[in-house]
Amino acid sequence: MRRCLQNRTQTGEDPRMGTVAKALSLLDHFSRARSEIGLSDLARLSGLNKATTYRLLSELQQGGFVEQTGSGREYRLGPAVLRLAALREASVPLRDMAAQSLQSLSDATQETAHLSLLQGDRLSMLTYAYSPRHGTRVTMEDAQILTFHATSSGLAVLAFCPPDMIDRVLQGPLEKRTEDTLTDPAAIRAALDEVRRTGIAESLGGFEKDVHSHAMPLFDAQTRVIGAMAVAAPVARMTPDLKSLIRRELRHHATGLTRALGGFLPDGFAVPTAAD
Amino acid sequence: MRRCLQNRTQTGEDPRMGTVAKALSLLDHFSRARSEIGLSDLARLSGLNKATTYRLLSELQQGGFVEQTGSGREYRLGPAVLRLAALREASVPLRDMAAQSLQSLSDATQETAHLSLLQGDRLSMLTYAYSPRHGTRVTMEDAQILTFHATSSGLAVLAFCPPDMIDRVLQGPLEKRTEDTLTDPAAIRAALDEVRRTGIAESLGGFEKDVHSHAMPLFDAQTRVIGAMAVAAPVARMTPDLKSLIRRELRHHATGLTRALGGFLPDGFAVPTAAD
DNA sequence: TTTGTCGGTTCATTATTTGAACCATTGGTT
DNA sequence: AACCAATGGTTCAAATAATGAACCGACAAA
Repeated sequence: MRRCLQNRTQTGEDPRMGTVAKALSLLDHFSRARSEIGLSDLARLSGLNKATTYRLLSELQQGGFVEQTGSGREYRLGPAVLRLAALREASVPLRDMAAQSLQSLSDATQETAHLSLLQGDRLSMLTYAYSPRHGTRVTMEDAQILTFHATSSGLAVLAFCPPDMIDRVLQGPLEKRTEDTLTDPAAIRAALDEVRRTGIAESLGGFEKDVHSHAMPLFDAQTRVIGAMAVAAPVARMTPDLKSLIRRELRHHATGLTRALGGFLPDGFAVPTAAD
Repeated sequence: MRRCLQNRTQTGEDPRMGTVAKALSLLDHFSRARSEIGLSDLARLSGLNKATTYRLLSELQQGGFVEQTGSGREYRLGPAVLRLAALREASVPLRDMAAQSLQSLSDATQETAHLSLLQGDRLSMLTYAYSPRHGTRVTMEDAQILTFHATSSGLAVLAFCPPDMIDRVLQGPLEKRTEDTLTDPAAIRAALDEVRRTGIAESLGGFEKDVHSHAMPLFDAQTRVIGAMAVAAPVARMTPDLKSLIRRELRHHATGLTRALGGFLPDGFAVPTAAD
């Protein structure tokens, strides 16, 4: 009786990862929705053997990266990440700078501003700022994962990613969040071209039905894209004047933040046009 | 010419650590003082082979836990820790709670309040709150590592640690920070007994010459110690009244925070006495 | 030019990770 | 109560992945 290929790479985990990468990948399964995960669940989610998962978790636990929940069974993120984040903040005060910049952008546009960061092949919300002006506003959840194809931030970032990553993203499943979500790879590539031309990405109802958002990419010292800054407004409030204001302010603040972080815009990055 | 024992465990790294623990331990060498470290330096600091260090760093980099600095050479903590910290905050909003609690403690005592967290065998500052009342105040640096023997927080925590950890700490080198620092193991054990009796640790000039501080341990749901809350005041300002106030307020806020975090005081934990 | 460093790479040796099977418990169902 | 299917945790031979000395090429100082 042949026991052909039993459980090879169930959840798409690349078998060519080192032990450390596997351990770190375990941490990726924690999210706002699932902040506490049991051993067996985590083994299933990660596609790793239960014993392996246990050993890795034990090492992570020893380092304070995870801890066991009060009732003693499930695992959750540990306090060590707080310490590291504090140090990261101290050496690269991105969050502080971002917070200032976002607040100012939000004040100028009277709309919700937010900032997302590229980490590997993931784009995640770092922080946001609301404007107190309007009763209605677009609300955000931080540490949320943003899709590349359905959000303006995603498109802004993807447009400046290496071609092989674009291919990878467009090959993956492209969830249709709303009826206006772009899911055709060709259409998305066209949108990316547009982003490269103008420097700003736009999404009208692609992520949430009633949200019209604009985003601009942020770059590091090697002119690699590191994330995006965005402004999200209710569709009902959008006017040509507001749109023009948002684009102008976004451009100003995003380029400013890129510079403040020691980064540089790529050569030939879209300069402001009369259209804005 | 014998090349006897060249580099065996230079910095006291236990050779019985898994690969993951080694990788995570690399992250421990980043501090406020050294936020960027080169490959060779890091290899030296950690006592690991350069090739090994490189491989581990590469995996950490892939996961976004470290990144290379703008000029392309040195390594520093990466953005992934921010995301994890945000999630940790969301699931266990310790920092927020701590911040509130500290602010309130600081307001009540008019002195600097701070909170430290036990991570493995390390005690590190999480956050602090100043009182605006006085011109002079004890200043803190966050993410700072606190020694067990020279600080009130350290003694408060150590008093409730397992015996083998106490032994380990007391065997290690005990730096004499000031002329009042306790460095005799027997004297320290006596101090720990006192802490267990009263529930509060005291340090008069043991860490900084002119600082008088009080600390109380914090516990988790299994009644294991997880850190300490402390109040630090200039020696010049200390009076019997202030001391009494600090002890009362500290007791109140520290037990409150322990409860708020879902933790419990150990059975028989020192109850307030008339002396306070 | 020489010398010493740096970040990064190689590859045979070896020690570590791995995973199926196995506990002891727990909680739900009959 | 008896049963069942989960759970978290443990074992050990087999196989894989980590290791480290030597080696690059590049750069800087002497």
